[in-house]
Amino acid sequence: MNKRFQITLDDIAKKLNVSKVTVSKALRGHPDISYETTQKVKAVAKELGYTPNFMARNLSSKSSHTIGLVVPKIAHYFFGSVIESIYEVALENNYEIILTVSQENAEREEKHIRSLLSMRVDGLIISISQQTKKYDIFNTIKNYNMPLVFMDRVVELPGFSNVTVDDQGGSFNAIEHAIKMGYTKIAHFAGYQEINIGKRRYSGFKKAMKKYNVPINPNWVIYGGFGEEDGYKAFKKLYNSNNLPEFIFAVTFPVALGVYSAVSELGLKIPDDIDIMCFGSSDINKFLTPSLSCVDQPTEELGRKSVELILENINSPYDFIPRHIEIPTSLIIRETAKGPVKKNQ
Amino acid sequence: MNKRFQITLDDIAKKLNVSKVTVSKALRGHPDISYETTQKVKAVAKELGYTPNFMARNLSSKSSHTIGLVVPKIAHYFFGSVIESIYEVALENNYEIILTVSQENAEREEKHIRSLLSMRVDGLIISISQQTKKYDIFNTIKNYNMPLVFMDRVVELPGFSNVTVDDQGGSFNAIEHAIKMGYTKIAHFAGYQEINIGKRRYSGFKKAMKKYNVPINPNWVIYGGFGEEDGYKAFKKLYNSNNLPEFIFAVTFPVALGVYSAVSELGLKIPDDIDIMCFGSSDINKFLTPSLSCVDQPTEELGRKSVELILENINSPYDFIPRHIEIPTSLIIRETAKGPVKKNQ
DNA sequence: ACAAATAAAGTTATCGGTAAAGTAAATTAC
DNA sequence: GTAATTTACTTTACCGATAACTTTATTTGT
Repeated sequence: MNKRFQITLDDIAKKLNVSKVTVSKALRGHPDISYETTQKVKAVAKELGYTPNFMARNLSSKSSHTIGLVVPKIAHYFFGSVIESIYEVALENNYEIILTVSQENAEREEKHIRSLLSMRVDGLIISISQQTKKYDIFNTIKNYNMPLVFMDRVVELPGFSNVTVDDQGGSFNAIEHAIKMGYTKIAHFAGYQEINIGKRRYSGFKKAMKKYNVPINPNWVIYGGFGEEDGYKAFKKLYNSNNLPEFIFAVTFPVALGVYSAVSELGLKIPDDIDIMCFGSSDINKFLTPSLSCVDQPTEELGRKSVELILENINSPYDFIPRHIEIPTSLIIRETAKGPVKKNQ
Repeated sequence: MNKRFQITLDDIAKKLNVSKVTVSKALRGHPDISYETTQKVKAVAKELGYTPNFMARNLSSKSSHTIGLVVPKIAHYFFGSVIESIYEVALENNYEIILTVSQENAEREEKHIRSLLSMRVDGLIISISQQTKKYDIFNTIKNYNMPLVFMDRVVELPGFSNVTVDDQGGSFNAIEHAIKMGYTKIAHFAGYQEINIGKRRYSGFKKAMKKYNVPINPNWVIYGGFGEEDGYKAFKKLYNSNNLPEFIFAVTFPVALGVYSAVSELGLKIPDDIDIMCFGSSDINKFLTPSLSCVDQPTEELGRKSVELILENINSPYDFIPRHIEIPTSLIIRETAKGPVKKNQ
């Protein structure tokens, strides 16, 4: 059903009475071909509206100049912005991105990875789903000697490159800040501990609590996912326990949003009744009331470093040693996390 | 540099002492091949971890089972959600999406389209950039007989399929609502009139104003882009003119956000000092204070219809007649646009 | 019992490019 | 002045699959 009109090297070749290899070389600016012939070929190519066949080119040249990207979500504050940055940097380097979306589903993730392998991308950038627990596919990738960089949500096994933000340090700083502001009843909505970001942010939390001798109340540490609904549910749970903390540290921005939802639904007020801070942000933050203090994740930088690292790996496929890049975070204090509110002031 | 370990049909064939065509057929479940052979082939393929070469397959089968997508932005309320829906529906139909981002830049848009053509995608879904004014490339696509569907931001020339929301009707309803609520001093932040969404939303605005005999003040119709900064600038301009309307109808959700920014910066209050409503929404809306009334755009539906239409076109390449699908909108009234506030009440 | 049909493969050609090797004429080398 | 190089191409082979055609053995039809 698909025999569409297609202009090939041969069409150009016939028109000029040269061989198709001459045309191929001319179009690529190969020194074998004389200036005049090159000009003629290019003119005819333009005239006929020639577009090279990506499949054919990559099949024969064995490299697709393409990077496969697997992320859990697109319509998402954090990922949307990282993806945009990855596209930007790829374009700068004349690479194409093939983006796939796992929708936080491990099976779908594996399907997409196989699909990308079959496309023979030059490398893969992967941010794993919430539910990914089996790592076989990643070992397969390694056996293929296919360059792979994990981004943000990584598989913590030796032998893989990854680019993350300083999850532990960022968390630590946030909690340290909260403590210094005078909070002692501190909760943590911690996400999934199977995923590095959950684990490491929690560990930063613990470290700070320990350092400042603030006891951790296990009822105030609530596990779950990284999404809005998870924050919503967690706060409801906390509220129903009739023992509210003063301060919540949310593992992600969406989780904090869920808290905002629940809090307003329950007729409470931030920061008067409950204060909050989170890891990560979004440009919608400035529209929140009150605006949310957070650990800033440089998404642009995450995207850039991921692409740079994968390109490095692609360009030295045999002697590349897996590397770990950790991007520092910074605290941004806005209208929350400014210290306990003195009521009836 | 790239001779990576690759398992091909031949590897499987040699191991079983059959021809590679037998293997190819077996893997595709072709009736030519006996049940036992098929099982054996599949077992060996699995054992060796065979992944078909997408390039080779598509080069020889002449169809890539791939749809090219060109959008202006990713990290964007509206597009993020439409893209997600497109990925979803494509997956249901066993198609791959190749997503490219123009960043509202017409040149980049054309570059991406050429790139997708060279990949020989089976069809294209395009949402044009704010700046796209030359339509040559689209005619080229038409000449190639390449299926093309414009989505939301369309090229208004005959002969192209597109999927839009009912921009004019939605606008009309919004303004009608505002008028019925008692507003008479109504402004419109109208976006670019070169792009259909700007033009048609403006025309719905005009139609409603005319029908209800509300005069249009030309100083209150402000043109510009579709982004946050455009709304911000427009409101600043309005404010500086010392003649504020009561009500603003913003052409997009980001434009309305820009107004929120400017309003709060100027120490004013919505809806007391200025009321507002917009075309389009986002799930962050519920976090705005006050939450913003809007013309709802069913993004999921937009994505779904776009994919369905392009698949229809792909499946009947010669007798497909370009079609226009218009998706109805609905008003969602939240905390704005509830009528003029009586001050000192 | 023998031609026709069917089952289960195998062969060859092709998709549209690129890489590698080959060739004829012109130029340079010494 | 002849061998060695260079220039500007052409020819052949190949990338890894699928399509179309061919072959061989077996089954079916009458």
